[in-house]
Amino acid sequence: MFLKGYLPYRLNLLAELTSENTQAIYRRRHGLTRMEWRVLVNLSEAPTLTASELCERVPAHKTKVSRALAALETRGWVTRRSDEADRRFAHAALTLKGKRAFNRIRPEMVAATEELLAPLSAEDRHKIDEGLKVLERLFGQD
Amino acid sequence: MFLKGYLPYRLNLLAELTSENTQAIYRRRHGLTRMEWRVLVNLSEAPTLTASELCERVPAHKTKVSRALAALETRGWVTRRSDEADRRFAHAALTLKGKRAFNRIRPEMVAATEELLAPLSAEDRHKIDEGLKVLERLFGQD
DNA sequence: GGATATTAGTTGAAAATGTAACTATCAACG
DNA sequence: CGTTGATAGTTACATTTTCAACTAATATCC
Repeated sequence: MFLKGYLPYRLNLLAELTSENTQAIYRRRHGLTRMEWRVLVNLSEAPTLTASELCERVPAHKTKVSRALAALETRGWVTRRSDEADRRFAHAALTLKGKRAFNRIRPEMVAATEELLAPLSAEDRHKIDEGLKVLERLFGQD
Repeated sequence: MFLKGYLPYRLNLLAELTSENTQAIYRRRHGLTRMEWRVLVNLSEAPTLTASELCERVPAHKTKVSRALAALETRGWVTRRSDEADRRFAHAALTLKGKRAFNRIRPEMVAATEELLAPLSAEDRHKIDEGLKVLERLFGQD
């Protein structure tokens, strides 16, 4: 079997399976796309971010970030202020409403993941972490 | 930082990063979608498969498999023959052209992945494998 | 200073995906 | 038989994603 040992396939499959549970939360329950959710998380971790910074951090193509920001702005969870010195930049930040929303959604996401991983021993979790860390180092994501 | 330690995010990000190289091969170079590529691989590993069997093996929803099969058939890489005994089933198989195509693409994919993983020691690779195996067991994918 | 090139971000059209409804075939039970 | 229900697969429509072109602002270099 070719695929079973093929790293990109294994990672993609596991990513999809893992996301099944959590997707239901941000999608169906809170009406967010994955990109909106990721942008929301990243904005929760910095006072303000430009679209370009978000592209790096999410990471994602600028069109996806642009549309996610527009959607979050429409929803009133994000505001954007164009930079005084260089008006090409727009600094996005969560509104109070956005912060509150994130604080509602985040624990649900954590709980769903915890439930998923519940059957695993500490040793198993450590193995997962070690494996992923190797890959993260490879991609300079650590 | 919430995301950095969050498993679904870590997996998705690594899957995306890993796929960047290989995607360029089946997409740009050979004009296949990811689903068409996956269906192609699975068909290369069995004489014939029905759409339902492919749904399980890929794994993917039946609409995606249906469309991937239709595209591969149009391209002349796949033929379908409806089952004599139960005409609801259609057995898909690679044509000679399809097999040749797969035999061209596969080594390119393997090479791209090898290149990606080249910097890693045997020990690192083992760690990755161990971690992924834990998750695969969790999802019953082993 | 003014033409040219870069950069940040948005928009529009085409491709891909997800969801649900649909067709066609077979099974089960009266 | 014939009605009802299940199953295999396709099609239709709405949403997302992708790719390329675009606008607006700044930087560069003569």
